[in-house]
Amino acid sequence: MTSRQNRPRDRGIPEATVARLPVYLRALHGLQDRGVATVSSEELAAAAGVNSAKLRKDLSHLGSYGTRGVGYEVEYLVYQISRELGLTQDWVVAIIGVGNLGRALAGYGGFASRGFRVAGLLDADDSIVGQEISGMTVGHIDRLEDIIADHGVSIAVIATPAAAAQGVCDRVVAAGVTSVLNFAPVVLSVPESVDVRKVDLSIELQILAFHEQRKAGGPGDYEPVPGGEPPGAAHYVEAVEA
Amino acid sequence: MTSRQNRPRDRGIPEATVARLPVYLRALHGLQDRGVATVSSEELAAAAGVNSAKLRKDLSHLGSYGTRGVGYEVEYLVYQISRELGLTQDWVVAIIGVGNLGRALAGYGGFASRGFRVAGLLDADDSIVGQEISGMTVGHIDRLEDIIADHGVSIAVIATPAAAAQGVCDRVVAAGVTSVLNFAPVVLSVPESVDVRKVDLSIELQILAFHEQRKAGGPGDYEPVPGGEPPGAAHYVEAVEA
DNA sequence: CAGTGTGAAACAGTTCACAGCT
DNA sequence: AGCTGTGAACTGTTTCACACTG
Repeated sequence: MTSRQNRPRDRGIPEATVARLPVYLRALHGLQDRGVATVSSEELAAAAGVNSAKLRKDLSHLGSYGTRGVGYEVEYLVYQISRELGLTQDWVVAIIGVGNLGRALAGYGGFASRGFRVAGLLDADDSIVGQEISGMTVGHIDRLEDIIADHGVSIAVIATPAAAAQGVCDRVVAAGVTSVLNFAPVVLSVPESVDVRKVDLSIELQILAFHEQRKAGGPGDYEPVPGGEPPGAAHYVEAVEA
Repeated sequence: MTSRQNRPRDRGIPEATVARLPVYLRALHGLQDRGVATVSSEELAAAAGVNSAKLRKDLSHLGSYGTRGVGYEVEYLVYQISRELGLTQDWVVAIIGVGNLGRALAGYGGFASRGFRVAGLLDADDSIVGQEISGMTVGHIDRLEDIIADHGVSIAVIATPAAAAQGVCDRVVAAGVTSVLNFAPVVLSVPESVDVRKVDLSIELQILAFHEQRKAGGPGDYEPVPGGEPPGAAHYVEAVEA
């Protein structure tokens, strides 16, 4: 059931569209930096790596922000997409788990530039607590509930080892967090009201491996996988310079 | 009706199914570690965070590997999924860009345990080249083509700053790599024969923000966006650090 | 029986192609 | 003339529900 609301524009934006809006936004920022004022669906689509029909359909879910015969005004579209995504307000984030990955996240410029403010870096390891990372001091995980309450954290980023993730998740949810970005390779269980998105490095690699395997074997009738043959030796690719 | 008992003739496993197989595989490994020998679709689905109908349909694309009235033999299913994904062979990976993220990837245990062997860590920065990371010495990006050829790298992981990513991508593709996992926040262009998957941290956060925003403003509520909309004032920076 | 495997229905997302606006 | 916006056709995915089997 989608909660229908009475808004000027129909507010049921398809999930697939939502997932692409950030990509469009980035492409638009690129155009903005190059001083481009107006862009056609064809051009923007190319910059975003989709086809133009899809782009137009996606944008049409936000409203009619283009001009027929002309295209879209870059600045205006940036604003509309930002607003739709909720990026015109700041979101407060806590990063839990300050290993290699947590560090990478803490230093990731893409957060701050999109209105995500990191309110705390937390870890359970005493040798990490107190360290200065990207201008922030790592706090002890004991302070999790305080940090969430004091700073109004609404999004938690979990970058702990797998074994710790569910426990941390339960705590952040109990403390009022309603969105979780999970980097730990586990399926988190949460109440229905909480959104979880997961990023799993090894899953992405496995999906690539599947397709890679398929390429290696030709269009024959037989099983593509021989059994123990190491890949790589016989690879060639058509030239790709540009 | 299927032509034979096992292994459907049907070459095409749906993409959505492929994307879930690694999740099932992980759940199965968990069961294996706990000594579970047999599992029903209901139980496995719960462990993987999907519903049982979807799981059964997914598995049915690989063949009839279950026993009616009983369930699936864990070990056998692990093997079948691994084989389908191409994990019964080793894949050689190179990681390009050894900033925070590259370091996290280099140390990520999930790679080695799934048959992904990291053949090289490469960076352009002389202060990073030569460093020892997770038991490997960081090589200079100049050696990219050598490493790819010598080790038979078929998957490249790009963890460079955005500005460097396309150039690196062109080089790995020219050197014979046919699968790329891209962490840089850019749309890479590659020949059709090359697979690219991208992981974008800030996009995931933006998707969460969208849903978060929707929760916050209840039905009939107005959004907390102020009227002032000076589109020129927004100053977004596209810099990503690595 | 209990639980898989699967047609068929329902739903979601993409692509087509063109009407209609500037 | 050119390009957006969108119904309609199409393709892919999920869910349902039950026949079938060990």
